[in-house]
Amino acid sequence: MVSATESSQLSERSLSLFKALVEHFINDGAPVGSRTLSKDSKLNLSPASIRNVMADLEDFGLLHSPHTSAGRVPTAKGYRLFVDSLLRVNDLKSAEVEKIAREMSPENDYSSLIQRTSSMLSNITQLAGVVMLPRTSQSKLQHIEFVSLSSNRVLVILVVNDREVQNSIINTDKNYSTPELQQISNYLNDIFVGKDLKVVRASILEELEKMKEEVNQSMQSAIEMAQTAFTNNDNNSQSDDLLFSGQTNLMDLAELSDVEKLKQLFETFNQKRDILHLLEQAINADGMQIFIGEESGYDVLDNCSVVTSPYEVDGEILGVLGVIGPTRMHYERVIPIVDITAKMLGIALNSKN
Amino acid sequence: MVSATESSQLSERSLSLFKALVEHFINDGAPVGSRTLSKDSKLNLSPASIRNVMADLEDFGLLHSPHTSAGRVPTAKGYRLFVDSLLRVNDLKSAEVEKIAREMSPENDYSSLIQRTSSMLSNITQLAGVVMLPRTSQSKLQHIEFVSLSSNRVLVILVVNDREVQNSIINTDKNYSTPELQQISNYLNDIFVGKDLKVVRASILEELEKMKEEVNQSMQSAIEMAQTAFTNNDNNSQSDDLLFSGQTNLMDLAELSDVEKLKQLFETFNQKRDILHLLEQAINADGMQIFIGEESGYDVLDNCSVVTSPYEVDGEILGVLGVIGPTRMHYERVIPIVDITAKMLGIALNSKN
DNA sequence: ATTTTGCACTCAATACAGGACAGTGCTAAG
DNA sequence: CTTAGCACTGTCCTGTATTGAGTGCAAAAT
Repeated sequence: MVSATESSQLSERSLSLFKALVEHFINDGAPVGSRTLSKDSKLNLSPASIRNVMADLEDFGLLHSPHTSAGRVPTAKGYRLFVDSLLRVNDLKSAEVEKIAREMSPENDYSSLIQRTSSMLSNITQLAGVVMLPRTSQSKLQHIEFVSLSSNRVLVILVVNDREVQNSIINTDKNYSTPELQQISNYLNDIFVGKDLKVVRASILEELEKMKEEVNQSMQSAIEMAQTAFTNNDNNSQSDDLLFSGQTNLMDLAELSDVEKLKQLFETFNQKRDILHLLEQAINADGMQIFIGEESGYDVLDNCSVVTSPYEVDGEILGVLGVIGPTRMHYERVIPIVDITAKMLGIALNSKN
Repeated sequence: MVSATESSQLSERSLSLFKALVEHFINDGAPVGSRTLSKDSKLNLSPASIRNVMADLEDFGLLHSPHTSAGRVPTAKGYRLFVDSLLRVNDLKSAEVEKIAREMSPENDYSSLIQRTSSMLSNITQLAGVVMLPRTSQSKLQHIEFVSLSSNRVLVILVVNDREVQNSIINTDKNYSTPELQQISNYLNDIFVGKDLKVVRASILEELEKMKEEVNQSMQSAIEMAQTAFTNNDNNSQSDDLLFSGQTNLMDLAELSDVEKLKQLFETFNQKRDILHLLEQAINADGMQIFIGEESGYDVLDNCSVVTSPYEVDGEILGVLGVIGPTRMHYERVIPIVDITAKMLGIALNSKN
């Protein structure tokens, strides 16, 4: 653990000075020098002593000077130490907790709850919010239904996990009537309901083999349709499982004033891929997870931090949510917000069962 | 018509000079002065004569000087004249047409076709693309279906216009069994299928009245459920009927280098409302429509132009698509692209019937 | 032994002056 | 009607000086 090493090597005084410096920088965004720090920190020290301490801290890699005469700025490692061992998290005011609770009132529409959660996160933190929808790895099929559209097109509706609905339209070789489709879906429901989608996909192939022997025409086409339906569906479910909001909040941050950087960041959001990977890391490390600056491993997030927390129902982790902002963010506020939001989302989702 | 007035008042020479100036500015983005124009325009004129003409053009409100010694820049009115009467639209190279056609191959999934269209527009123009989904004003109900979820929750599936699928989950007072729901949906399908959603909503109220007299329990709950389903659904359909892509392309345009402006623009995109209004204007004025800068009436679009075209199937207008970019855009290229894309989208949608 | 003071030094930011440059408007000549 | 000439204006760039914040180090003070 970084913090253990550092905090044992550094004196009490150095640490509290460091803490004061980080807090100062988070507030002002300007590199902070020895004089300013001497003035308003409680520890009564002259600028010179502070300079000495700061030099030590810089040797430890916790601070960094943009240039010779510019004061110091925390490094990613510095923020890490700060967040892990120095930060005292504020309790949220009950007014704020209520505000969050109000936004997260249980709602029938699954995706609009997620949507609201994300935009609430960004509103309350004035940063960018993100919610990752549950990966559909463990998904129990609850219902399958076919609806006949015009000219050989059939609408397939899959209900999964009691919440998610997936639609897709498939082309068929013949024009099925409504009763035929009814029959087919009854048949499929009988076999597959309650099973995991993966299992279903596997079984379909087996069934197809069996069918070649029996010559039950309608059952055969049922299986064939199921196959198209389930393979078709793969593409769909992967794409929009990440919900951002409040990206524009990041636009007037001084550290992202460079338009080129900003563009790259927004493109990263749009592609979703990188952020998705990051959040997947967070889903395994149960509990809150904070990625600071370069730690994330993605260049675009150089001077951004990502604060995440998984949300769960009945002890089962469904997804991850979080906030993306500058490394220089008010962690003591953001952390409890993300934390409580994750819990509330869990509750809101739970109350639907 | 502006163009009629202007072009009759202005000499042939003034016009072609003006045209040269606009083209020059569109290419370079820098205010263009008399000397540069004298060099590379075909008309052999000295800088001095050109200055005279430019002074006239400025009096007409077609040009504007950022400051005394900075050359001229077209005004919105200037662009209008240019686009309406001076511009000769390039035919697209057949390679490009093919590229578009390839992207727009008919596809089963309605919304992913729209998605692809939008991102194709932004890719090919290197600007922002937008597609407005059909307003659901004329929507014929094709099928209604209920699926029982756990604990008094029922999934309602509406199929509308042979394409759109709308899901919503409603809470019910009692726990319906699958056969009950089957019966209810059969009943509702019998009455309502083929009717317009508006009509359906109206009829529901009537039916409710009738029901008070008869005491058929299951039919009564059918109607009640239908009512919840249809009113619930209103909110849903309105929200995501606008699909942007490639917004980040706008970030490195010189005219939007101001981060504050950029932020406002992106917020306008996110809210969707203003852009929606704009596109609704475009849907009525059949054929292509171009909003230049301040003409749009929205401040954020000050130095942006929006090039739109409605797309239609069987002569019926389904929606509008377009491109958003700087007023200084290559109209001669963008216009035919938007035009042909709208036609292709119409075709792609049509081929599904 | 630690803290402070004093001092020389560095670098960024700011302000200012001068000149090059691009362009204009006007007048007078072609 | 067009062009050449000319005085004028504003921007931008460049170099220079100044200021100010901050540093590091050595010597004095506690």
